[in-house]
Amino acid sequence: MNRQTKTLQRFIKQRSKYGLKCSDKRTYVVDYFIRAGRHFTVEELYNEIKKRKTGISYSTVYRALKLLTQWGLAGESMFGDSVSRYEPISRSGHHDHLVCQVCGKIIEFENGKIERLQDDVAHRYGFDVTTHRLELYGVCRECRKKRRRK
Amino acid sequence: MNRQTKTLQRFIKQRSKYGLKCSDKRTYVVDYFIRAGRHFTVEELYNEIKKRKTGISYSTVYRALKLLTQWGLAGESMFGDSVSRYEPISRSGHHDHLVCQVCGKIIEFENGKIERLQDDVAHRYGFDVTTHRLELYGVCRECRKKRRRK
DNA sequence: ATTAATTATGAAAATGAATTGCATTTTCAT
DNA sequence: ATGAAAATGCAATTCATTTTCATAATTAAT
Repeated sequence: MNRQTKTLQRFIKQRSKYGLKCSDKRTYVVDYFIRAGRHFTVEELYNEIKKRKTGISYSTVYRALKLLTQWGLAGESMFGDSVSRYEPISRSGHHDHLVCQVCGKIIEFENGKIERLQDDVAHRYGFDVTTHRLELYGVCRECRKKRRRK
Repeated sequence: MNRQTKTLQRFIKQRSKYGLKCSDKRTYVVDYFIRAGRHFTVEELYNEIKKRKTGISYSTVYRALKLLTQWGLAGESMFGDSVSRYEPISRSGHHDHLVCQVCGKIIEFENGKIERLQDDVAHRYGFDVTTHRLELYGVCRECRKKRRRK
């Protein structure tokens, strides 16, 4: 069973736990989002779905993503442009982001060493860290190549 | 000469470089902001200034902070609540933030080791890093103490 | 299958912060 | 003092997010 399916199952569990009903539309949105397994703004997801299935409104997409976020099945981040981006969370662990400033590509990574150093720093200042956010902005390999050609 | 004064001087230099005029009001805002040496939302700074000096509008405060940001004399960050916060930048180096989720206190720190590890990770993915953002969210010592008392 | 109770939906309106337009005022080099 | 350029205040806009509300769909119970 792959990651996506697991997340879908968790969604169904949460759903019954919270006593929600799940319409075809919400199911479609959640399914599409989780299977895609990447980042979306509400608008991006809405537009992609609109191409394939009509009659799903912006509100429905918005609400689906919000619900998933509340239930810990989606992560919400803002990469400096005041637009929220959502991603399905299939693994238990936290991860950080590499963002290409040219093409907008987003890569996830995890690094235990960095996390340990973060805790060290925090404790030095008397903080207990509950969560963190780390984003590295730069230019990806492909965009560097394209640039050189110009 | 302390840090604040240096930043003020840089402000004056930039100002003449860009051929701007500086009204009493903008001077007051910039001066207040730089001397305070901490984070403000536009609204917070506006409200603080309003107490001391009447007749300075929100727009003026907003534009002053924007200008400083453009000139590299202020840093702009959003700590997860979709409100921009500005801070005077007096040192050359980049720094990261510790944010207390209880009282909102913001502490700055720098850590070369973490930055080096970040570069390592980025290169592993073929990225050239131009900048980054690291925020640690948690509870500060004071807030932990207060909690225990309850 | 019908019903009743609850939840989901779409479209429009409301919100909230950031930003801009414009008429007026202030600055500053001359 | 003067005039060109910049700054100001206020209102109006923008833009993503969030909520409202009347209607439709879903689910559990009969």
